Amino acid sequence: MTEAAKPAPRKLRADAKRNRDAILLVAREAFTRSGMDIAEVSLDDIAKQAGIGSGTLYRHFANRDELLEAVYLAEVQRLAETADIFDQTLPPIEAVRRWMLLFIDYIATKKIIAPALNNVAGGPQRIFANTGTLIYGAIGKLVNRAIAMGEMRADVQSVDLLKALVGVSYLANTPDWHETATRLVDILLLGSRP
Amino acid sequence: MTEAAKPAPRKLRADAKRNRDAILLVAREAFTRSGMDIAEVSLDDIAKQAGIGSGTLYRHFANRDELLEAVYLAEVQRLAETADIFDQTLPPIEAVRRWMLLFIDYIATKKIIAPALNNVAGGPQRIFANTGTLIYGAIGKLVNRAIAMGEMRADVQSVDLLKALVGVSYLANTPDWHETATRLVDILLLGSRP
DNA sequence: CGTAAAACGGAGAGTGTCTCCGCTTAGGAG
DNA sequence: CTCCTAAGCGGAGACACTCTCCGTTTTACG
Repeated sequence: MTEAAKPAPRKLRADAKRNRDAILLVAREAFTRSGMDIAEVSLDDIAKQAGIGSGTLYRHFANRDELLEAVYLAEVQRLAETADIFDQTLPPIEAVRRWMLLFIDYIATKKIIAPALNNVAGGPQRIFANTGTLIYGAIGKLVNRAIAMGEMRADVQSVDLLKALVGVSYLANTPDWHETATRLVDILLLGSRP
Repeated sequence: MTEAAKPAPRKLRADAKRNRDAILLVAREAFTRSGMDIAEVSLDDIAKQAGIGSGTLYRHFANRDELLEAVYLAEVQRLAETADIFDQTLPPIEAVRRWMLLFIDYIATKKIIAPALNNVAGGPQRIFANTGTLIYGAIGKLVNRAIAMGEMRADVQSVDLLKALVGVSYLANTPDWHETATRLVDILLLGSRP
C-alpha cells in the first residue's frame, strides 16, 4: 500500500515498469521545478530526458493530467492515511486543524503542488478521480466526526473548507504565503464552530 | 470611467479601435462559452471570427493573458466601484458580506470567470496588474474599515479572504456551487470576528 | 530455444502561438 | 480635395507541442 508504483493491478513487463518509473521520476522533478504553470513543461521533453521515445510516454500516460495524477498519487495517499491516524489519536477539531496544516505543508514543501489540486477538488472538468476521492474522503471523515461530537456546526461541509484551502494554495509564490495559509485555517475553524 | 474601451490614454486610429472592440466582443463570447479551460480557445480562431488577421490580434494583445485581462477589466472596475458604494452606505461587516456575495454572483453569472481571477490574486507568475490591484483594493478597503470599527479582528488580512473566495470560484461547474460559496462567506465572516 | 504478445521509439500529422514584413488606410497639412 | 506619412493590417510561415501509427525490438513463458 505504501508502494505507488503499482496503480494498476495488471502486472507490467520488466522494461515497461522500468520506463514507467523513469518517466515518473523525471516528471516529478520537472513539475516541481516549474512550480506553477505546469503547462510549460513539454511532455516530449520529459520523454527525451527519461531516455525513451514519446510514443512510450503516451502509452503509459495518455495525457498531461494522467501523468500529473500518477506523479502525485503516492503523496496524496500518504496524506489520506495520515487523516486516519489523526482521526484516531486527536480530538476532533485538533485533528482537522492538524490535517489542514499538514496539507499546507505538503504544498509548501512541494510534496504536492497546487496545479495537481486545482483539478482535484472538482475544479475544471478534468477527471482526477483517484486523487480527488482520496483527499475528499480524508477531510470529510475528520469533519464529520467533529460535527458528530458537536464541535462543528452541522451545516459545515468539508468540501467548503477544502476548496478554500486549495484556493490559497495557488499563491505559493508570495513570500508570506505560509502565514496566509495558517491564518486562513484559523479563520475557517473559528467560523465553523457551533 | 464607465467606458472600458480606452485603457491606454494613447488615442487609437479609427480602424484600430474598431478592430480592438471586435476582438474584445468575440473573445468575451468565446471565453464565456468555454467556461473553465480557457486554454481551449484558440486565439487565431478568435481573430478569424472577428474578421481580422492574427497579426492584428497579436498587436493589440500580446498574448492570451493580456486579452483575458482586457476582456474582464470593465466588470472588475464595476466590482471595485461597488465596493466604494457599499463602503459608504452599509455597516462594516454587512458591506464585506454583501461585496463577497456580489463577487460570487459575478462569477455565477459569468460576468467574470474564475480563470481570469486565478492569476488576479497573485496566483501564478502572470502579471494581471490592473485587475489584481483593483480587486485587492476593493476588499482591502472594506476589511480595513471593519477592523477599524472593531468588528473584525485586527489580524485578519483581506487577501486571505479574497484568496479563499477565488479558490472556491474554481468549481462553478458543480450544481451546488452557489450554496457552497455563500456558506463559505458565512464561515469566513464568523471566523473573522473579534 | 522459439514464438507470440507486449512494449518500444520516432517520424509525422494536426493544431496552436506568435513574428515578420510588404501592403493598405486614416487623417492632418497644405 | 489631394497628398504624404505614420499607424495599422493581414496572412504566410517558423517554431513548438501533443498525440498517433506502425514497423522493429524485447520479454517471458512453454
